[in-house]
Amino acid sequence: MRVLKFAILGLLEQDKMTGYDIAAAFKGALGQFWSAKHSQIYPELKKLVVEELIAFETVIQGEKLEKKLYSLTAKGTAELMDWIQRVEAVNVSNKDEFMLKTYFIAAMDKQEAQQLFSNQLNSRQRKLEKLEQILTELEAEQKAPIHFSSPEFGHYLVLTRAIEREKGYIQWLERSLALME
Amino acid sequence: MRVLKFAILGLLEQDKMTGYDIAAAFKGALGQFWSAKHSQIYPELKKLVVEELIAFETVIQGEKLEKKLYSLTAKGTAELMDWIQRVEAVNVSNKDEFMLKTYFIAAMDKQEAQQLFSNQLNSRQRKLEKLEQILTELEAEQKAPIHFSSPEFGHYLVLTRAIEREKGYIQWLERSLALME
DNA sequence: TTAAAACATGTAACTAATTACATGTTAAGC
DNA sequence: GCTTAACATGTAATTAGTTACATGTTTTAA
Repeated sequence: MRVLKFAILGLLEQDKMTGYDIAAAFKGALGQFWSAKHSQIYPELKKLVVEELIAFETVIQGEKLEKKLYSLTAKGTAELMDWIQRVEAVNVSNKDEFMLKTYFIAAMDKQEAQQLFSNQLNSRQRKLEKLEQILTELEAEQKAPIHFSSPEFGHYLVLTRAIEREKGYIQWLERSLALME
Repeated sequence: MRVLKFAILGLLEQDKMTGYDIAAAFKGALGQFWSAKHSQIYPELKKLVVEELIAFETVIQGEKLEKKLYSLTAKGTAELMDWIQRVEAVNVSNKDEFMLKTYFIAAMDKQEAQQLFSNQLNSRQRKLEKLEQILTELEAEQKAPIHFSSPEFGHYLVLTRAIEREKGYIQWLERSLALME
C-alpha cells in the first residue's frame, strides 16, 4: 500500500529535506509509529521523482559534498491531501513478539514467565522515561499551551500517544505479574 | 527473524493441527498481535518439516479429503523453549498509519481532523465492544477464576492486553478531540 | 436437493522491509 | 593536526508478507 510514500510526502510538506533528514525524522517521535531504513528511503525518493510527486535541487555542503534537497510538487501535495483524508480500516494485527510469547505462556514455568514479564516491564519503564523527557523538553520550548494551530501539534499528539501506549503496557504487565504472584 | 516459525511451533505445542487450523488461530485473539495468511503458512510448514522441527500425518476427513495434521518434534520443542525464554529488545516502531496521519495534522483543517478522529474513535469503540464480548464469553466458560495454571491463561492475557490497548487508544482519541474543541 | 459457507491445500507474482555491502565529506572536539 | 561522530548517498541480496490465481471436499442450512 506504499505507506512510506505518504510518510515522505508528509515530511516534505513540512519542509524541504534530504534523504538523510527523512531517515533522521524516523529516529524521533514519528519513529514510534512509522519508520524506514535509508536503504528503503533512497529508492523510494527516486521513484517519487519519476512519478513527479517530488523534485530535488542539488546543494553543495562545504567544499564539494553534494546533497539533494527534495520538495513536494503540486501533484505530490494533491496526493498527500487525498491520502490524509482517506478513512482506512483499523489494522487488526499490530505485531508484537512479546505478546506472541505471552499467548504461549502455558509452555513456561512460573519463574520463567515472571522473569520474562519483569524484564519486559523494566524495558518499557525505561522507554517511558525517555519519552516523558522528550515531552518535557517539547513543552518547555512552548510559550503558549499547545493547541490545534501550534506547529508542534502533530508532534505533541504522537508523543502523548506513545507515552500513554507505554503506560498502558506497563499497567498490564504489572497486573499480569500480580496474577502470577 | 522468522517469527512465524515460532508462532507455528507455539501453536503446535498446544495441539496437533492442520495449516488451516493455524490460519484460523490467527483469526482469534492471537491475531491481535500476530497473524499470517495461508499463503505464508503452508510454505513455512513445508520448511519446518524439512528442518525436522515438525512432522505430519495424513488424515482422511469424510470420504477422501486429505488433511495434514502437524505436530512438534523433540527438536521443534527444544527450539520453541529456547525462543520463548530469550529476551528480545522492545521493538520501537509499531507501525500505525493513523498515527502517521496524526503527525501530519498541520496539513489538515480543523473539521477534517475532527472528522478523521471521530471516525477512528468510532471504529475503535466498535472493536473494543467485540473484544469485551469475547472476554465475557471466555470468563463464562471458566468455573474457577483464571490463574497461572489455567489452560486459558495465555488467551486471557492476550485478550486483556488487546482490550486495554483499545481503551487507551480511545481515551487518547477523546482527549485529542477535546484539545481540538 | 441444492446452494452456500466452511474446510482444506497449494503456487505465482509482487510489494515491503531488513541486512549487508560500499563509499565519501564535513564538523566538532581534543 | 587528528580522530571521531555526524552527515550524506547509494546498491545488492535476502527475507517477510500480501494479493491473486487455482482447485477440490464436506458440512450446514434453507
